[in-house]
Amino acid sequence: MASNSNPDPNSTEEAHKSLRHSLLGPSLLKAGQDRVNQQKVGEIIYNASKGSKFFKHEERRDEQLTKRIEGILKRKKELEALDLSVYVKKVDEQIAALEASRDLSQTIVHVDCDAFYASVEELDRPELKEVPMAVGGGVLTTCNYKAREFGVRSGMAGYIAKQLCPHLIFLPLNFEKYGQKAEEVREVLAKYDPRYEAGSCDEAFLNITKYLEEHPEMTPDTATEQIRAEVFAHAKITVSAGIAPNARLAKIASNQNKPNGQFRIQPTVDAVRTFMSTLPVRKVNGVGRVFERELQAIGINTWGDVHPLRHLLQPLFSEKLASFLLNCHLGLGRTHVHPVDEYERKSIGTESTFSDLRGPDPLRAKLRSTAVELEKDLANAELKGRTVNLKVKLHTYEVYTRQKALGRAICTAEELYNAALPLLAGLEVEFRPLRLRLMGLRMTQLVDANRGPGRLEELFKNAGTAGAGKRKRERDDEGWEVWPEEEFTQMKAASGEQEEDILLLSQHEVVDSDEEEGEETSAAAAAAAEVAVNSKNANAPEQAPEEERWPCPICTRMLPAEDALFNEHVDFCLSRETIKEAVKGSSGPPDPPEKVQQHQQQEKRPRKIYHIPLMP
DNA sequence: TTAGGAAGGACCC
DNA sequence: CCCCAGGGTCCTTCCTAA
Repeated sequence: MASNSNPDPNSTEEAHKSLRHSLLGPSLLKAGQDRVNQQKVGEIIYNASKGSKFFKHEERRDEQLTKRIEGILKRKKELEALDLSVYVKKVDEQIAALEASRDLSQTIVHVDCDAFYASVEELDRPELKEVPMAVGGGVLTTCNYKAREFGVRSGMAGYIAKQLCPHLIFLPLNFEKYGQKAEEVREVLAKYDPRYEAGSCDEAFLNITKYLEEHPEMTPDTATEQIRAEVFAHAKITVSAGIAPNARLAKIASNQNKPNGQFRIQPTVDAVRTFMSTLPVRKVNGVGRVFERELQAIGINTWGDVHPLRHLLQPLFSEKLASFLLNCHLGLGRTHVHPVDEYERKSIGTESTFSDLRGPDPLRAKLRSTAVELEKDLANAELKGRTVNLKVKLHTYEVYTRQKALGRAICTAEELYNAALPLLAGLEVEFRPLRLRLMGLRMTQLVDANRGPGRLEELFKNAGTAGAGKRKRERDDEGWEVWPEEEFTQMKAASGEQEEDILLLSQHEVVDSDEEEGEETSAAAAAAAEVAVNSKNANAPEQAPEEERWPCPICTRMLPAEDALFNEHVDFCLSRETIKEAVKGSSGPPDPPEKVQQHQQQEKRPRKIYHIPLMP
């Protein structure tokens, strides 16, 4: 929208530019790899992906984003016409407070393995070091530096990589191997900080403050060099590291000198803020493709650019986001690290991609196999879940999820399948011929499999208390001092640092894109009902002898006082809840009359415009 | 009003 | 074999039951 404001002569050109940029991926900024003829690479990638369904989908998303950005710009314009001095003042106070909370006393190190998977493979087959090589199939998980010279990068489609680098060698993933190697690396890290925080197997945070105290002869730099050297000696793996007064900065720093190097950000306000002032926004962890574009649109390219616009952050984005931006601008971040197993897992699931799948039977077969997979994972983790989540990706790459709270924790493939089937059935009706390229199942509301509420009484007892499942992983295998959870949170509270760390962005204020096509979701519930009935003998309890009886908490019907049967019925009722509107009476089998319109009537009502809260 | 369910996304590795 | 994964976390918005 710069020069010519014509309808759409060159607009496609414009659009493709940003798209091309996004296709090029984060590598050009995130990773330190430059010096590649990015023009050429971009061209190749663009041409290679052009016309594919994936590309089409990306285009649609890109258009949406563009629209959203227009909205943001409009609001910005409106805001600038107002007198926002109060805001400036308020934000400045906020900044002062943040600044006052700054803690530069800790020395945090972020250790990051270089092209981890590829490096591990090279250990087994040294000859691979000399040639471009990548790990992964359809999508590259990672690739060695030789391959990167061709513009190949992790996260790239395999066939595109092949075009960039015809001789590229592909290796299959071998997680066993990587896991072992990661363990070797960690053995070294633990010596410097027993409470190191392992990220995803190829990276970790260490707080070496204590270590430095105990080794006065060492500096942060020499200590880190020693860590890296020792890792290399022990695991034959080269790592990069970042040293900084907080985790966020350390993470950024470790990327600064990527292949086998390290970088330190001095623990002074000056050094930190100077560093941030020229740092591209995308370099920070929570800023991805989308947010980067939004920020750039309003004139924020580096973190230094935030300051002049600081008063617009709040009204333009959400509160959380505004706070996040300020924190980054100031170069603040968390100053503690702790073992990941003091962490509660929130969900567990599995998904898989396949070629165009359609038809009731194939889809059900896939659902079944997915359920079987998930059952294994659940068993492995000794977990049950109380909410099923079905995820589906159409052949057009559009993703939809349907979830259902069950009110009871389940874990067997059979249960999973039965719980998810109605969801699938609903989708089948929503999208006439349902054509999928991906299906996934995920459980949330996890509880410990060993003492999950299997009985109804507990169910209702727990219903109120959120997050009833309080199982903690007690892997004492490490043997390190295990801090009680409370103590930990107390400390956190006491230290007064706000934990807005891994803040993730999302569509802050969708300004509304009116491109929905009202689908006829009509028969969905009907089908779901049908399935629910057919799926099992869930409607049996009716004809039971009349001895002791319990009332169903859902439909109030009296039921035989027999655990299995009773639970089964309640399950049925719970699942029926969603479609209860389809059922006229509360008695009798659900014969689907006319269906719920719930989804239809929620139209597009006028969205509330931003509002500026009145300042006192 | 509020809490929690549901759906959609952004982002990370 | 698919010619752009899979495992997770967290944030937002909408909606409804209590």
